[in-house]
Amino acid sequence: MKIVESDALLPRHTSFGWLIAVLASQLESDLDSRLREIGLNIGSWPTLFALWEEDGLTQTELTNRCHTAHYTTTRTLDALEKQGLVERRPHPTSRRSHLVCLTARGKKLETSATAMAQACNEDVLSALSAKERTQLNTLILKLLAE
Amino acid sequence: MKIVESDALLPRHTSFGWLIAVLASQLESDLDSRLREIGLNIGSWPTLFALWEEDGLTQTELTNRCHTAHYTTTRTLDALEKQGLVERRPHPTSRRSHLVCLTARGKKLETSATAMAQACNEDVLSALSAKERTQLNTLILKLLAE
DNA sequence: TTGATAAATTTGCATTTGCAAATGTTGTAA
DNA sequence: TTACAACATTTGCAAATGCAAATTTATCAA
Repeated sequence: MKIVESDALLPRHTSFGWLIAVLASQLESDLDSRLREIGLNIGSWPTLFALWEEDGLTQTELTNRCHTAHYTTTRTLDALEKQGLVERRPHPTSRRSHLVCLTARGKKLETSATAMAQACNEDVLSALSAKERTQLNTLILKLLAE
Repeated sequence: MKIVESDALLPRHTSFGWLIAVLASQLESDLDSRLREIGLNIGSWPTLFALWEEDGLTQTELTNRCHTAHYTTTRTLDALEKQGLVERRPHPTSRRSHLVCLTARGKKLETSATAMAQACNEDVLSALSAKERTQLNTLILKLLAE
């Protein structure tokens, strides 16, 4: 026996996955359009982000940290190299992997790019109080912890 | 003057946008692989979801509810029509729009498909208590309310 | 050693996506 | 009534993405 019969509009707006998908796509397109102002785009963002965090990673390491496919990493790096933002250097101990390193120009972008990302986050989070933000972050981290 | 100098690994894992992106892509690929078991995929999911919620929508209405591009709607419907799950019927008052309607087969899929989506949500939310889930939902809805 | 298996990266090809323009339809102001 | 702008949808073509196979190098067991 169904308890709630009415309100056919409810389901989608209470589906957690749907809400997250909408939120994510908003954040993504917002950041993308900002990044384009400085010649970047959302595709290269995770890679650069990871490298600013730790330079000289291997491609597989980048693949893991960016949660993308290996061939995506290859192509993203091709593009970033063409833009002169990173370069592939030989790995000191293994000839089958590369070390991906930021160039001076690549390093220089960190400040403006991360400022943009923070602005995006700020924008979407502005609806919440400081306390609520902490709460939200804790909950999300819990979800991802598994 | 910088206060926090150390801990270079922090930024990405505390970037709200990044966390949401990771979470969203997890949920998406999880649901996609489940849907494929019944001949669907993540691409047609929002459209079907919207139609199960309210049948006989116009394509523009679908576009808005699914947060996609108009040409994506066109193509998704092409695919769904080919699968015999929806059909485009003439609009009663305007010859330039269509009414998109579920076929019997399309309607029949609702039960199994939404069960799959719920299972995905359940899986990822299993880390949280009932109280925490409500909290999280409230916060996310607040973000999307703007 | 050598041959087989696995790892790191790249590439060819097919599918999907996105942009911009095209098509057909409606509203509206002169 | 007739131009002209706005709408709803589709389509051609270029760029991005995904899969499966290829390439090169490393490991390991016989």
